[in-house]
Amino acid sequence: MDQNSLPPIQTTARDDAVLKALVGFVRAEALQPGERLPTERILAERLKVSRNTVREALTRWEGLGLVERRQGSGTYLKAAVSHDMLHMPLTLAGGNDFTSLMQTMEIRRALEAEAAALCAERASQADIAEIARKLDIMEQAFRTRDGMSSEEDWEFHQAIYRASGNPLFEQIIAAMYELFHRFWEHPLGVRDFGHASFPYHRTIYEYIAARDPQGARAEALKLIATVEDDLKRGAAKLKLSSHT
Amino acid sequence: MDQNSLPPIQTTARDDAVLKALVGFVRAEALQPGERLPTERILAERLKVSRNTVREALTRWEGLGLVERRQGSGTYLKAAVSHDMLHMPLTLAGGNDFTSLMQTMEIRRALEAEAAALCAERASQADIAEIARKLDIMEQAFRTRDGMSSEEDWEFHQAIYRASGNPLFEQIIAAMYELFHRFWEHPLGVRDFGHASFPYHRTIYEYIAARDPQGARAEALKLIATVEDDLKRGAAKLKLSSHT
DNA sequence: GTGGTCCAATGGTCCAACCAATTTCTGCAC
DNA sequence: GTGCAGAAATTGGTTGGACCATTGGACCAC
Repeated sequence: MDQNSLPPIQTTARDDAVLKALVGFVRAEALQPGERLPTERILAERLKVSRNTVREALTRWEGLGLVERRQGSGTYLKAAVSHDMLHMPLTLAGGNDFTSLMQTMEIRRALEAEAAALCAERASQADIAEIARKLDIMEQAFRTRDGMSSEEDWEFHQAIYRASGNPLFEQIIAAMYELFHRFWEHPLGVRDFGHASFPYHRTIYEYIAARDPQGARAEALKLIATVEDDLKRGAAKLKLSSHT
Repeated sequence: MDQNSLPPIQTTARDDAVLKALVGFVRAEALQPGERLPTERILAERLKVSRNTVREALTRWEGLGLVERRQGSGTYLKAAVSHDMLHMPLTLAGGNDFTSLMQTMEIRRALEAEAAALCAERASQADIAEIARKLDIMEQAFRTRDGMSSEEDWEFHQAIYRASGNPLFEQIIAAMYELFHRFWEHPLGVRDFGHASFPYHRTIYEYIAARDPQGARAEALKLIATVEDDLKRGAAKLKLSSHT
């Protein structure tokens, strides 16, 4: 039913038509985020267009954060898609200096607090169990690797965003997370980064499990505050060392 | 952090490299928005990459609204580019259904609360005076036009975002505001929309003037809550009327 | 099991054309 | 010279085919 709904549109806007057809396919197959969609070669054959056209279309979606491509593996859905989506690409100038990093942290503080509160209101028992699982993994990684647990830390937060029932939280924060990483790829010696925020992960979880939105919001604010403090200390140290 | 101690090796990042080179070109030539940049064929030749790769890179920029392509004419710069830009593509599922509207409102709730709190911390006396001025204008418009003060209302909020010292708040919320308007231009019979939120504008201002971040945050949350309630009532009414 | 090697699948890149829209130039009529 | 229609060049859009790099599973020796 999916491929047959491909009309003989032959004019321009080929790749746009490809995306429309893909939306139909995702809907028909009820694909969930994380699942793999057909290979580029299959799509090209089924839609009767060149593989390059398929690639251009997928490049658009990739740029919008809707899919993720993994060479040798496939193309995976990253978010829910529908026929009436609104794309709002925000491009903000300046990104590598400390000021803009702090500005993004303030945005994250706002979203993190609200996501935690919504999560406390709405999370299902399964959601809470999943968060608890991520928390355990993170705490174990923290102990065995002496504080190096950023990957597990991130997954814990993602679980909260997902349980908030609002996919926008994960989308927005994920975009900022990328910037965050870009900034921190330069070594700069804040080795104990994240140590201070560690205990708040469990307290946030406890407030969520206790269905206390206000408490969860307050704990999330405290957590981000510790991260911001770490960043400020790191920046100060960096400035100091660069003076020598 | 942990990943940074590992080799973030990346053998293939061609199109990304193309974009970097393009940023350098735009900088070197001091290209302004509206000007045309080199042909795809020329770029491919100069950068020693395939034209396909150039196209993928340009497709990315086009998706981000940085560039506009006109077949037969050329590719034109649409916005200023710099080497450190933060791309935050947001895609909001559906604009016409109630669910996605509520999701954007939750994002706004998060940002509004944080902006109010930051504003209470940082606003200068001039900022506060400006907010007070917008508040007066809004209240007067509200009284003389019997609640139709959405434009003045919006300007009041914008003044707060600006005084927060973080331009991201205004940019993000402004983008959402545009979507909001585009899809809700149909009045949908919530005529007294915004009535309930009216008194909170002054209380928010008072907390800001009193330098009370917590209070300002709480009042902002209340304000958005009333707006959400209005929306829910409106949606319920709409659903009811569509049943007849 | 463990650790390799091999191999098929898949995204990434390249090439050399051709198509379609646009712009520019040419040449003729006046 | 002017004006304008049509040809020609330019430029983004599409095609098909080829090869490379990475991934992940199958298979095998130990």
